[in-house]
Amino acid sequence: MGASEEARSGLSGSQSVDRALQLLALVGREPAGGLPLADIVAGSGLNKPTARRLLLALMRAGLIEQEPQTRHYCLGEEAFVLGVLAARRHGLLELAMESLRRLAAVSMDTSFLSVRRDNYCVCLHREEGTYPVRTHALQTGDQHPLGVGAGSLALLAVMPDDDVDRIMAANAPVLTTRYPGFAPEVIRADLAAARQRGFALNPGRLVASSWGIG
Amino acid sequence: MGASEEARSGLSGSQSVDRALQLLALVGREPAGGLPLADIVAGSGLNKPTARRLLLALMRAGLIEQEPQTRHYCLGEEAFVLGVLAARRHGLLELAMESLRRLAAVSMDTSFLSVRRDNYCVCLHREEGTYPVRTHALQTGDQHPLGVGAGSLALLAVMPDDDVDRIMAANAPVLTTRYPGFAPEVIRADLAAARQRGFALNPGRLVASSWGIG
DNA sequence: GAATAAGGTCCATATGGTGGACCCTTAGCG
DNA sequence: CGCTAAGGGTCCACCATATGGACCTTATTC
Repeated sequence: MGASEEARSGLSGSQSVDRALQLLALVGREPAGGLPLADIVAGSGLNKPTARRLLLALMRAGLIEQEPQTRHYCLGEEAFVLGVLAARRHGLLELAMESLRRLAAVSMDTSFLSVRRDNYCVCLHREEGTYPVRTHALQTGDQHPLGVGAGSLALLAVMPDDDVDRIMAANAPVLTTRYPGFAPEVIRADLAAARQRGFALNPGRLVASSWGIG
Repeated sequence: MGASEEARSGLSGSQSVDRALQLLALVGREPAGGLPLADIVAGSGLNKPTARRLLLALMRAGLIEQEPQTRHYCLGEEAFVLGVLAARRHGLLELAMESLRRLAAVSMDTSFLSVRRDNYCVCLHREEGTYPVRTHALQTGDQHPLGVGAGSLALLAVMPDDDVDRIMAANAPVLTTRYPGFAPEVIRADLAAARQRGFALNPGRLVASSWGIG
């Protein structure tokens, strides 16, 4: 396999499924607009026919849909239903909801529930505060690399050092490309500060992180 | 392929992915307890090593998790997250929520939001009513074949006849096996009645079906 | 209307997936 | 306490399946 520059340590045993699910995650990351085929090809490292075939399989299952107009690929209805089904087990949303609401009420500011997902931090829910000014735009479903944003930083802060190193290394390219203000050193400094203080602070805005499990 | 008794019309082009997603759906159907490997093997028609390999792939992606104690397979955290992400597009829950709440308030009874999923009907949400007696136990995530239950019946009623025929045929085995009270003829009669009346009624309980999209 | 680019498809090849047979671990029983 | 049974997990030779280069088709640009 000439095109694969990744030196996989242990072979998976079912490459195509892994790839398909990788595509699913890729599409999931993207905001609601959906992703054109070319971007998917670029983002996944696969080539066109392969990506397309896998996408077709995902579409057959309803996990992904293709916008007829733009031909963009986006998450399908089945993904939503599956999430609801999974929510029974992983009902952390319901669990965390209450403390989140309290938090929003006390602080009068908007509070967020975020979880780690791979090397990223996903906002699962936002509870609006009563304070009249609500500018910062972390919407439900938005994702940033771990360490970018206070909640995200807090998640990073409670992780073992080697994990932190691994994640930082993995995110380095993305950070330099899309988050010019968040050089690795900056995040490391923030991280140290957060650990010392016991909570994460982001100059410009404060976000309380509620880590449901912990 | 000797074991496959299903005469697939058009070949998919990516069998293994299809199978994996079939497994995902299978596990998703099941209530929170999870499914042992044997049941998955039986329910999918695959054989053990194949099923296991696909499950491993799904677990690698976090869509499925394996209960360490019981070794049962169940939906993973990633499935939940994916659902939240998909909710942005398919925010029918939010849309329908309001009318659902109104409905619950007016009727004082519990209202349900259900959607069709393949040949089944999934309850996505239940809005509790104020009426003191709340016995019937349709929980969020519960599934019944289309036609079983009022909401489910309503969904069936608005579908074209040939679709109805196809679904009834597909569900026939399950109906006879697990829903002795719901013979195909019974459902057909209920269906006719529902269409004539314009709404679906289930002797014993009344459930309003809110079909977000329609 | 030609040129460009993006989406989509075909098909020979060999890689990755398949499933029969086997082993290991845990639960039930004489 | 050792034996049997049942279920979960793994191995490996075979070949069916996924792969990706090349090609075609449809929208968009100038």
